[in-house]
Amino acid sequence: MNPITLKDIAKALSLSPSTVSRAMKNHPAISAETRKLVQDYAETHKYKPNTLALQLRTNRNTTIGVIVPEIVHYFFSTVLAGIQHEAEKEGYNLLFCHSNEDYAREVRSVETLLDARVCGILASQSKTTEKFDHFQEIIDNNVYLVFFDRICTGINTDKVVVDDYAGAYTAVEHMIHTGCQRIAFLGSTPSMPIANNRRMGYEDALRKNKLPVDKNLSRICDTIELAREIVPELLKSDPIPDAFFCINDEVAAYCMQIVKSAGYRIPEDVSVCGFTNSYITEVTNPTLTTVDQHGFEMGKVAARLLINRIEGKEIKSGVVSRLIKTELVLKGSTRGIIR
Amino acid sequence: MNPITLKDIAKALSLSPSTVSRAMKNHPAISAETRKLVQDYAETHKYKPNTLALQLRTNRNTTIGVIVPEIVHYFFSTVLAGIQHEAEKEGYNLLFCHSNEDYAREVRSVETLLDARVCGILASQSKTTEKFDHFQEIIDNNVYLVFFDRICTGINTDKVVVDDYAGAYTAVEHMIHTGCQRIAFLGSTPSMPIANNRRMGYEDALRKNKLPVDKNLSRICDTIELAREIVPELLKSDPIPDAFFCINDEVAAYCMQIVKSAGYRIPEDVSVCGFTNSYITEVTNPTLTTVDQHGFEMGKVAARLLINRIEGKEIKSGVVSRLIKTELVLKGSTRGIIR
DNA sequence: TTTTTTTGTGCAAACGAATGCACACCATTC
DNA sequence: GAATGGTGTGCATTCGTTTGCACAAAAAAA
Repeated sequence: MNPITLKDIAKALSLSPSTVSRAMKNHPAISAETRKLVQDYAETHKYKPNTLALQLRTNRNTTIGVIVPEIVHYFFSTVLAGIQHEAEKEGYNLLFCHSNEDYAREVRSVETLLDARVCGILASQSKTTEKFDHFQEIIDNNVYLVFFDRICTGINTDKVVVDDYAGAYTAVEHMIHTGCQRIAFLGSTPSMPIANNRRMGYEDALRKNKLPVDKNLSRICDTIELAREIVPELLKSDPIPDAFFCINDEVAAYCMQIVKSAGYRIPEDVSVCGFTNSYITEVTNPTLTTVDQHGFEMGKVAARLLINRIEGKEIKSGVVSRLIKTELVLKGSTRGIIR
Repeated sequence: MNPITLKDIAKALSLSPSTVSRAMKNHPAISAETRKLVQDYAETHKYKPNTLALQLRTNRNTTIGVIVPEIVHYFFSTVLAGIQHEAEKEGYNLLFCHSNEDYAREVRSVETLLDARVCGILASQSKTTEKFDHFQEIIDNNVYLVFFDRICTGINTDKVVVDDYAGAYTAVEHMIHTGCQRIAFLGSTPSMPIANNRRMGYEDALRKNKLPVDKNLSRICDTIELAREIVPELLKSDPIPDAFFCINDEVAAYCMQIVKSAGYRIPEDVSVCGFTNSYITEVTNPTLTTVDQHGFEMGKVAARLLINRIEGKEIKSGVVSRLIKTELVLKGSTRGIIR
């Protein structure tokens, strides 16, 4: 009924558990004869070492906790795939938690992971999180913590982020070079560093190219619902914006729909640029120019960094920050270069 | 340094570990005085029971394993969210594995989960799986197994599936009622029950409405790459298909792009219907009529069923099958009802 | 033959927590 | 003053595995 143990093997072969244990691990002190006997028996009876007992004894385990704020989400699911890829390669398991952008669930997720005695945690903060005690508790429990993408500014620990500033700067500059003059920014809450960095990239690109920074064109608009409200409003201004730089592909795609149904042509009248490079960008009409965030790469790098910490291979004692390069992917919603 | 244990508390208060253990659990044999002493000490020193030790002793744990074939995928990530929701509610943790549509990785995932001694497994099969020994091994190890969506026909165990047949039937009948006569089916490998059931729904809808079942119109076309090849080919037939019923929203969206660039109008000349109801359906032009699979609901039901098995609340001894209702969601890529 | 070395195996403790049983102490009762 | 009962605590074992140490038996050296 229950899985077979070392003791069971020992009893069956009239040996001691210690001998069996050593035989299984090819310990040199065990005779070849005994070794074969034990290993054959283990094989035929499908012996599986009990990981729990092992972990208890060695006080080390190979489970990494992951907290994502959102899972039905192209970027985060891509990051998760990258984490899984790297973790599996290195023999680590993944305990998965989903905060659903909810502070209370994020706190509970941390408790869950600490209770499960994970050896490290990869986390991306929820939008509603404003207190950080739960993250501090991870560190107080001597569990390694690496933030990815939505880092927590209140906690000083390793992190992996996308180069949001450069991504935004490059995208906005591209739109300027193709003749756009009034570029709107549909952003997100400034408390999130990713949103703030993109806004700064956007503004700096305008300034560098001697265009005015109009605060009216810079809005918090990170959901479809907000887009339905804000985009038509911006289209009422005179002159209308000739470009929209959006915080994600979904908002950009909705924005395109609204702009088109208001009678403007894309990209001739209005350019639109998204952020992420998700599936969506290929099925809009026209296809959507976007900034690729390389989520899979980010997941791999974050997992790599955490595992290096766990295994003592990352010797740098201070905080390590890794930057993932972005890439402007030109598609049909922005114009070609104008010379 | 290391987390505090019962023994540590016992030593600090000059008590025995057993007394501390009982005091923590409000055992009646412990005096109120001692109880308070112990609990206060535990509180201030942030004592956390070691789950591993507990699991080892009781031989029960609360971790459920999940195997998904694909994670950067609207439907599966939605199911995962549903599973997570239900599991968290019931105090279970999720060990996450990703087979990436690869048989070898699926086998390894099963090994990983069995090694981790999970109390149950929720799995959806990879496209490339043709042997089922690894799934049988789960059952042989007395671990509960529930399949969801991509069930494994070779293994007789609990399952939760979408009503693919009815979903397809309803969608195809809708297209017929709105005047379509030559409806193409862009399906998937017939070894997958979900694909086969949809094909049967498609064919039965045609027959019921006295339309011919033309094998040339029924193709395996479940990726964007295949769509690029097969859709133009179908558009060369004479007369061209006046509708496409597609295995998923991505293929449907690509199909629309190709049909439009061939000069046909949607839905006036050609109707298109997808399957899933993902974000994509809202950003295509026109929006995409689709069949909602209710992934979140499926995840909840699957987790619920597994947990009931684990906790002995599902008393039915045979195989339990749950069917998730589908729902036709009419958007812009199919015509209105013609009377 | 005796001593030393080698070789193979077993004992016991440890990881952290839970629990049946024994036992010490005090208070009550006859 | 002895028997009884109740109350609070500790001992020892259990889960499955690993590992330092002791020890027995056989082989080699003296």
